Amino acid sequence: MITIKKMAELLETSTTTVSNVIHGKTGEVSPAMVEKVQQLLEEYDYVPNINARNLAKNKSGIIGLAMKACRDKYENFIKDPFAGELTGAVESCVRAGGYFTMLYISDDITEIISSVASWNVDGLILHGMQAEDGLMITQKIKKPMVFIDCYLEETVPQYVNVGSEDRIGCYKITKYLIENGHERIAFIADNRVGVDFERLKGYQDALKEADIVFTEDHFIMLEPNGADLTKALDDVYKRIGDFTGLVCASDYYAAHIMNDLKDRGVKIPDDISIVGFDDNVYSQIIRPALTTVHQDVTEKGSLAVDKLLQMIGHQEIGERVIRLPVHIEERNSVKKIKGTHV
Amino acid sequence: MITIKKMAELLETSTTTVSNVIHGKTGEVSPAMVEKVQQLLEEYDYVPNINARNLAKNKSGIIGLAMKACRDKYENFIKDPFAGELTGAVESCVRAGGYFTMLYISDDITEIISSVASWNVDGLILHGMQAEDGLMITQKIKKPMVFIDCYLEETVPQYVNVGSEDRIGCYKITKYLIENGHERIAFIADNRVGVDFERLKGYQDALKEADIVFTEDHFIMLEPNGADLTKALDDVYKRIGDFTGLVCASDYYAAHIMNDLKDRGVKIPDDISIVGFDDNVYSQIIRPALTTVHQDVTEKGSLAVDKLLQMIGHQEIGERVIRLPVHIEERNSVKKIKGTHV
DNA sequence: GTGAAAGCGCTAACAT
DNA sequence: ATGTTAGCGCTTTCAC
Repeated sequence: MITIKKMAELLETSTTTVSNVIHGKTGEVSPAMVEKVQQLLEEYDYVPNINARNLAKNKSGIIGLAMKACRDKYENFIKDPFAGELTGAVESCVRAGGYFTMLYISDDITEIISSVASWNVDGLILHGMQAEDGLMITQKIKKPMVFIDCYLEETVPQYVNVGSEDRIGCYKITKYLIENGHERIAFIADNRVGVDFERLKGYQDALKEADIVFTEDHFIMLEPNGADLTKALDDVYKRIGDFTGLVCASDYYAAHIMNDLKDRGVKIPDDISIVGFDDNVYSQIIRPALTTVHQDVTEKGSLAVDKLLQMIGHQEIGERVIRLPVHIEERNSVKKIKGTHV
Repeated sequence: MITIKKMAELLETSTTTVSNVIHGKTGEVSPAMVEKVQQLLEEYDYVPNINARNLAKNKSGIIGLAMKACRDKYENFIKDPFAGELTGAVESCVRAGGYFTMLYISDDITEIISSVASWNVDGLILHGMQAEDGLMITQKIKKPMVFIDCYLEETVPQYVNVGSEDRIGCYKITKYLIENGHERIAFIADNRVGVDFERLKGYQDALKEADIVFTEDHFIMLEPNGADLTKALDDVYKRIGDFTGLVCASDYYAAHIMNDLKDRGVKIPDDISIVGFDDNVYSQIIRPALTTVHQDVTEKGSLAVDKLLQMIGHQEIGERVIRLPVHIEERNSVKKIKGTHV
């Protein structure tokens, strides 16, 4: 692995000169020298030592992709199609911007913080952060960072976030159910914070608009233990009582619930209608194909990185909190109940 | 961001002393000094500059995860559940080993090579490499590396690989079809190299064993353009003629084909039986649930990293080429044809 | 147009 | 037990 210094020696010139031609500042160097240096570069396959470069320039060239994830939830977090797609989109965009992606996946925010600090990352994409996490990391790390899918405007100073119209999306799809004649509609999620909480609110908005009163037993809280959904699914089956529609906070749950119900002999959408949120592989592959709220994850990742790169370059970033539009992807999991006004 | 030097000044001592207590070499330092240094460490939230450390030690602490992927294939490579799960497993194992994961996803091997060289990574996990890629990267990069799911024993010197029993798996599942009375069985894939080629061979092994002659029209080559499978699916439908069984090289294709056929009114498994390979979300979510060959992707990633870490530590690594065992996951996509000897 | 030299933050061999 | 010093490879200022 040849170094600038070595090449300078070989050519009996200075490191500055070699460095100059490496950086294309050929205006400062005589053509003859340029020629000689370039030959050496070729011959020895020169590759800069990024570590040394970064040390000298006090930057790192690294964009950290930090995801707080309890390994429990889906066994191996990134297995989740959302995380996978997001990771791919981020990496691709980061690379296009001339940076590199370092992955920090952990359920321990302090571990993420110290790793990120050590590497002196130039910027951060953050996912899965709760209020305390967001607060702590912005206090400790003074670097540009953009959150994805968070709702921390009231907690985090200088907050920049790229998310989706979660509330509106869930409002729309609930309204869609209502317009199709449904009145007894349950909402299913495994938590009541962040994105899922917004989706819950959207669902409630639609109910209220239709003068349907929401009571706590409309909300079915899933409590999966690890990757094992069996108990949770059992629970759903017991609780869906005489609902005619199910709004699931994610396609993941919608698909599993649908399969489970089908296995128990429930006809979908004849016996019960189901809708999801995300429009990922789950909703696409399941049958009947799931009517769901479409969000563009790749776009989300790209946009987040774009914004981050702008912040790093001290450019204007426009809107600090973005909610990407979503739309209903109408498929076959909703029954049109007779006698409606639609 | 405080540095060792600064702290040494503040304490009117040497960098060596500070460095020593940072590294827990308290035997070399007086208790009083240890105490004082540790207070400073706390007070100023000292975090080492990894760049500087790496430069001095001529290492990087980075494990590169390099995946050669044409963005075309699934639109955004890592969206593929295999890639996502592998990434998660690798990251987790790398972190546990005290290293960090840097992602290099590109369809251009030379880009991967120069990035990896620049960063002076301590080791590499490689996926999706063809013969020329493997040869080129081992020539240029003199670092420990382990391949995943490659078949390059004849090309790459010092080859270390973690894969699955692709051939045996496909042999087993084809045999399973045969034992269930199938004789006219097609094989479907989108290429004829590497993993899929081995799976094809396994399929052929089973045919031969049953004295069924394989001819070229048993092999249905899929040619998806981008994420759009429509044409390819059309093609499959036209070509499945009077086959009674379909061996797909992946669950991904099996699931899409199954849905497509169902949409066209074909009954599965009554009209035609389908099996896949991977046992991922596709086979689990589809109905009828897909009988497939199970492989453990998380195990694959972990094992690869373990081996890599051993190589970095100059330990004995045992087998250089590993084929993880696979087994048939029997579900409901295969019809037992009457009159068989099973 | 070219070169000398300081410095980025840390490590480690070598004094004292 | 503590301090000095010479790098690691590159950038950059400033002088020639």
